[in-house]
Amino acid sequence: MGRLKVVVILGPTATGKSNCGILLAHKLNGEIISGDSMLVYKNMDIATAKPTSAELEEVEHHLVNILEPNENFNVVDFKARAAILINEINARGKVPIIVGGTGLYIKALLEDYDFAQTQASSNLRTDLENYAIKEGNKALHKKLEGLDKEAAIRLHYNDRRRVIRAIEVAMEGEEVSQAHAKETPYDAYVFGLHMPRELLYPRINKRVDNMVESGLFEETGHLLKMGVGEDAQAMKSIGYRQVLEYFHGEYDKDTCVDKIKQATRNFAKRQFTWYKKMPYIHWIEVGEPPMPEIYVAEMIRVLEQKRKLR
RNA sequence: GCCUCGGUAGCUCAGUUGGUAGAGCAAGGGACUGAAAAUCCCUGUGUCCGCAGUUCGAUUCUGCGCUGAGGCA
Repeated sequence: MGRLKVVVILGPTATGKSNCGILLAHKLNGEIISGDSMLVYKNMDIATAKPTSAELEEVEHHLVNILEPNENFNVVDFKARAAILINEINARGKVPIIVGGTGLYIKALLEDYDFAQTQASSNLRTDLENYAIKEGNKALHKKLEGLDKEAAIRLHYNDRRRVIRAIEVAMEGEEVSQAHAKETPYDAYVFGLHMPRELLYPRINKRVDNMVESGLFEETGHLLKMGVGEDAQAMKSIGYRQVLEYFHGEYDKDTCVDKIKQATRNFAKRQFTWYKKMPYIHWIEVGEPPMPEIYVAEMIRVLEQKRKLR
């Protein structure tokens, strides 16, 4: 039995992944699985640069608009759902195309990360959070040291979030896993869209301006009116977070927009560091403006070549 | 025209009783196995505005010039 086929398009924000994905899906008779931690949320369209509803209908999209904004989503959910979808789409005789920029999600899927079984417990997490606020990060870290020495060595005491998860897992007698498959379980081909920073950063800035024009502030206000909590996971994402701070009067509108641009640039930088650890990426150089047709043509060429080699 | 106060890292500034300098922010690098657009860690050489003088030695003192802000005419 052959491995399941999957094509991946990843890359930092604002390089045009979505357009390439749709084009490639047409050429390959494919369906798109979003590999993006934020597109899963309904009504969060502008800040997440979600494809338009026309685009979403043009080609079958999965893992987009599947949750309410105040629901939670995580890597394990993603990995499980994506695995099922890959199966189903292959069974339909179509090609699953994963399109997204969330490094952890895609790496976890492709390299088959073996996550610990321990479920997230929000009660325990808030307890530990409060403990850290009261006693300090070092005290919390000490707690972990008593439970799982190795994890404590690996984690910096200020990385509260990871320390808490490690404690959570250790209390169930487990360890935070670092296991993954030596070889990807899929017949996968991974394309990366790369753009030099001199081009990417101005492009990001411009895109944020467009978001503001399209109603980023209004969208944020609307979400609040809908009853989405300010502490919702999704409200912590770039764009909403800064607009919320602006609503609170922490700075003026121009500063807010600058902060969104800056956060997005920093984000793109962090995305690159994920990709550096994925040596199997086939990089495609993107120019300004991006020309998806050309990139997709190259993808097709590469994929055909690969098929001949087999 | 005169007076005063400035001109130091991409920005805002500190500092050196004369021995070539350091914070915050920005920026860069990195980590990441159930929040990941999250979370966390590491990284500070720059004609100390220019020229000349004094000095063993000047970014620091003196003079001149350039330049910014304010004040007086």
